[in-house]
Amino acid sequence: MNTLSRRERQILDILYARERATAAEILDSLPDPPSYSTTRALLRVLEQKGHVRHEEDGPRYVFFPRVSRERASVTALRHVLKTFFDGSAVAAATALVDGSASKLSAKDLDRLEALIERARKEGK
Amino acid sequence: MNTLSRRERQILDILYARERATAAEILDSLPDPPSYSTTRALLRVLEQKGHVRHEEDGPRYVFFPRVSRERASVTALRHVLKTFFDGSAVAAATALVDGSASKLSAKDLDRLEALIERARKEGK
DNA sequence: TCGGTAGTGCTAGATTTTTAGCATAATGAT
DNA sequence: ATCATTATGCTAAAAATCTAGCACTACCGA
Repeated sequence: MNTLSRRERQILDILYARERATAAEILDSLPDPPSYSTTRALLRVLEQKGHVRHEEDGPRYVFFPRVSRERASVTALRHVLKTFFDGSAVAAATALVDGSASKLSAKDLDRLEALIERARKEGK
Repeated sequence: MNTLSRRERQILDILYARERATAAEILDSLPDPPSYSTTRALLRVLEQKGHVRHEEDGPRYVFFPRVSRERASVTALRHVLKTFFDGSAVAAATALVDGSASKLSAKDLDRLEALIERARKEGK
């Protein structure tokens, strides 16, 4: 169940990034886009495999992941930690704070610091 | 070039996690492992596509990614940011610090705080 | 009401991926 | 020196993925 193909992965990522989307919207976001018909076929497969569900919005379907963004993000972060940072969350956080993966504002740093303070209190 | 298949992705992730590995070692780490022969065929494809290189270590080959772990980790983090955190590094860092993706020690928190201090100085 | 537009489902073929088998070369221990 | 072991390279077939086409239905504007 957990073994997604290339296109399936792409589509699921789009769904997580947008929370929910129609087939047409997904097609717009797909790199190297196939036909509309193909997009829907892929969605059908994803649905059948249990990764995706849909609701009806008038005449069309709106698709969204079965697993919450929250839970999926934890899995994704764990995987990145394991693959690139020897499992170390601090190393990953370091890359986020001063690495080239992002750019943090002063306000961002404040918020992060407050967060650390809180974690420290909870920890002891 | 950037479009990895399922197995290719698995193998590359193993190589990033271990830095370098022989075909046999990779096979050991592969989920739902295929035959040794298959593993080597996949490595040949990866090499031919330019994702992987090898050096000779006596009689055998040692494989490693062409793109540095450092650079690949930035790409991976950016992708996670974009997919699950609306591009916000702070949101991702939050998940790392107090989320269930990891567990930070007091010492970890100290280090992270020092880092933030430094980023703040550099920022202004 | 009628025709065009925008949806869906199903199916089948092309392409890519994944797989194992077999031939061959080097190594190392007895 | 020989033989088992452990590599590699190549090839072809099975399996999975990816793709588009076609038939059909619902809705909307003229």
